[in-house]
Amino acid sequence: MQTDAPPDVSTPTLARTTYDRLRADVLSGRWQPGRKLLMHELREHYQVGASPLREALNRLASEEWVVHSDQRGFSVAQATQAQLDDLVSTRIAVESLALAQAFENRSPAWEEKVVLAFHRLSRTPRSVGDGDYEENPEWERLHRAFHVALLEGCGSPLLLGFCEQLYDQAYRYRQLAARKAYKRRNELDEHRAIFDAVLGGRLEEAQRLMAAHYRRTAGIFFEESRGAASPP
Amino acid sequence: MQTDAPPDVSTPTLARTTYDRLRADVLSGRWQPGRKLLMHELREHYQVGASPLREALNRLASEEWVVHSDQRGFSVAQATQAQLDDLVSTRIAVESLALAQAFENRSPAWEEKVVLAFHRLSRTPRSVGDGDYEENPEWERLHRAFHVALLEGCGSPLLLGFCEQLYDQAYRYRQLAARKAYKRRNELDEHRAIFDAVLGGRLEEAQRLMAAHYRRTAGIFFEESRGAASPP
DNA sequence: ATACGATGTTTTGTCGACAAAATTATGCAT
DNA sequence: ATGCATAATTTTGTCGACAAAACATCGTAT
Repeated sequence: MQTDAPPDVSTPTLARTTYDRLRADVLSGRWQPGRKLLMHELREHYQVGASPLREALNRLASEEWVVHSDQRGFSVAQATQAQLDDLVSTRIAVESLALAQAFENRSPAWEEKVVLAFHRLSRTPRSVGDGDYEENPEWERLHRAFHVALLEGCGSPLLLGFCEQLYDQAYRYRQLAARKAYKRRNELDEHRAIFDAVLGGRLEEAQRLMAAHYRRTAGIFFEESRGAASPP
Repeated sequence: MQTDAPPDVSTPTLARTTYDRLRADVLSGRWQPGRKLLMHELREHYQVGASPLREALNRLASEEWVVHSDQRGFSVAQATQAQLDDLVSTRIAVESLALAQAFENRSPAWEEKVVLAFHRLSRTPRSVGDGDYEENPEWERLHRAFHVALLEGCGSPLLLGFCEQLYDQAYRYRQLAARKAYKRRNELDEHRAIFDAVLGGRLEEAQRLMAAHYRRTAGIFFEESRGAASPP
């Protein structure tokens, strides 16, 4: 692992910040699936020229967050039930694989990362307010970090990259459903159960719990998405 | 499956064609790993303005064919032995998974696609010339199609997408090694063996053969890459 | 000689303007 | 009214120019 030279963190390029903001807005559902993304609209909203926007959109397009049609511009990728079904089962299959490899490569360093990630997650509230659900960015960060920590033990950057792609896609569906899902489940207990199984070295149980964890999220989206599909 | 309306195939946008060409040149090793990509150099080479180039490069960057550093431009992604090792083992794991799912979903339609893809591949010469090796684009196309046909039976667009990413990365390493690899192996026999195992319904044998197929390619690259790593 | 800082050159990132394509609106014939 | 060709408008894609940052060069002081 080689540490990068500090490349002037003070001046992130406009294209990069626009990419980050646009990506966050697509993942959080601020730009709805299927919605057309007009250039002048985006330029106005993000207060930025056409060139950085185009670069950002092209990156998002190749990551399939937005879809691009020649001479016809960009629009937000659709979110269909079929895609979600595929996402859930692929995620279960691929992450089970990664977890199995992590078990094979089991090391104290990995276990300690997992312990730490779980500890931090468990001390952070799911929602920021007391009343209705309001996303807590810190929780989101730590939640992602926990799942990544579990899987990074697999030792394969490529496989881990796939898992992260899958996580981010799932995150989007979670955001699109959101709201109603809050308070219906006790996510901390689910995470603790997975955590215990992993630390206890019980692979199959951990895989089973993870699968259930993912399927539950999908079920919630399913309830919400009655007629939410956008027409062509 | 819905057929797209014909969206003016006559006028592919400049950004797209530049993307295609640049991608092909990176995958084929025409732009060497680690090489810095100067804008004016590329502009001159591809006879195109800065904007389409930038869009193409951004797409390639998010697909990790090139790497981008803010204010410091683009360069071709490195190709290291460690990455290749990861690639091979991940590919074996993920494609074994996909193949297993394809066996579960086994259908006559899938089998027919596989038969057809193998037939076409078997009738096409590996090299175009008679003497030294010279890439045959048709063979490359059909070779990719054969591998995709095997795996698309898994029924998961996401998983198949991962497999294609892995295939394309492997293709790049193959191109970087190339030349010497020709005539040393009889690839048609390897493909036929896999084909027979798949059609015969012998999953584990098919997986084993695929794994060997991939490992052999990696071994060849290894031989070639003595001291080929580019310094920072 | 070597390290450091100032100066000049190259390279990148961004903007605004223009041309080509697509989309919408309009008018005309049936 | 309805369908179709045509015109007006919007929207996208591309280019050239400019400013800022990184990089190379040279001179100076220790």
